[in-house]
Amino acid sequence: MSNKKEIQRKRIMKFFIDAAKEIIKEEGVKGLTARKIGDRAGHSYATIYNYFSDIKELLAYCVFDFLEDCYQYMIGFKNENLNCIDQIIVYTDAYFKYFIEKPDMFQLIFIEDLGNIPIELLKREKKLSIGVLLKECICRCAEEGYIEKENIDVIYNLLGSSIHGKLVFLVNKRDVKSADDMLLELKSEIEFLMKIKR
Amino acid sequence: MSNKKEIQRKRIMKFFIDAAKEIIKEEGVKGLTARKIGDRAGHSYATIYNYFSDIKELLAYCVFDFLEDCYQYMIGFKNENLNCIDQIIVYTDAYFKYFIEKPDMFQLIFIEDLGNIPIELLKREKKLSIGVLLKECICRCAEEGYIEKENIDVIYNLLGSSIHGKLVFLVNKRDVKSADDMLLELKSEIEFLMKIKR
DNA sequence: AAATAAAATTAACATTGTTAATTTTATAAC
DNA sequence: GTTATAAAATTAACAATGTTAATTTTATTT
Repeated sequence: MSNKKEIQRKRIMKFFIDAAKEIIKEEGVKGLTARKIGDRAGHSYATIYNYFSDIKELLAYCVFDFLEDCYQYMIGFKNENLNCIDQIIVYTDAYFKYFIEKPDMFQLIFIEDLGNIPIELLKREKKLSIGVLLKECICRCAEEGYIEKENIDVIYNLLGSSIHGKLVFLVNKRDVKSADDMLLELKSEIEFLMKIKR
Repeated sequence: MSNKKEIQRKRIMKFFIDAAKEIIKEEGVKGLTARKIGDRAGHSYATIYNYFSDIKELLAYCVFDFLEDCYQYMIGFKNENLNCIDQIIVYTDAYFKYFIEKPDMFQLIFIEDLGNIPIELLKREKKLSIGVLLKECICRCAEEGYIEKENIDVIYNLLGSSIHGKLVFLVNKRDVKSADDMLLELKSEIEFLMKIKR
């Protein structure tokens, strides 16, 4: 049965993916090698190439799993009692610190070369992604009169790009600013965008 | 004389740096290898290690040269006749397109691992850097009453981070948006920040 | 039970950055 | 100017990498 085969295939793929994820968690992306993955998965390293076109493709699967992890972590910071602006600050703070503590994860999720990621995966990922949480908040800010409805998108884009832009500079050591400095900047950017101090 | 020696030393370093820069321009960062650098510089590849601790250090020198190139390019877009907001848009557009056309350059300048870059270099670079051009404009916008003086910094930070954040997603193919889409976003972000449409 | 297809493994290859050993070149002493 | 010494450059070598080819093992079908 083609179905049975497919289940087996998926299972073995998962062995490799999980092995790779463990190694990445322990040694970072740069510590990952085909041979280590094979060892940890209990197979030969050459077997990997029966399931993935190359290591980049395997890495892409890891990335989507890790993004899912990050999303789950972020959901833990949802707090209905919070004012919408404070909720944005809490999310931003959590997200920023998440990657400051796991710079390798940032490297992997946003920077590492993954070859050609299938566009469907990207679109799927976008729906159940961290961006959604942020957008919810911003929409609430519009409903509660902090910002204009027509500006929801532009503010969302600004904030999202700004967070990742800062993380790039921090993670890749292209700026003298500290993580704390950047977090303060980010907070004042949010307050500025939400008109609080104007 | 130690001086004479130092001149010779600097000269040979430059041979290697220039060779590396040529290779990067032709084949991208990933095409760069110690052996190719040696060949092109007319020396053995092992000689590199008499002048640089490793390839990363050589790469760091290339990065600062390339940043200088980029700065010179940007200066070409300075136009005193332009309204300050339009000048910001022109700069942003030019900068964005520069890296869209040279994604490898973006990779190298902002992302590639350069080991421990001496902090003095970073600080020096910051002064004669692209950021200065942008900041000038934003200050002019404050003088001409488009924005509040007290918001200069926050707007500067937002814009700078946003540009680089978008470039990361584009260059590393983490978004389905096209470069043109992002440029439009960027333009409306600038107009938003400068209150034009409010 | 034998023949065939599929999957997994071992062995091999070409490249890589980096270091050790060796040779060449420059400098200093006489 | 010749010889001893220091410096610099080169060749040779190493260990590690991703990937592929050849071979062996396992599963499937006849």
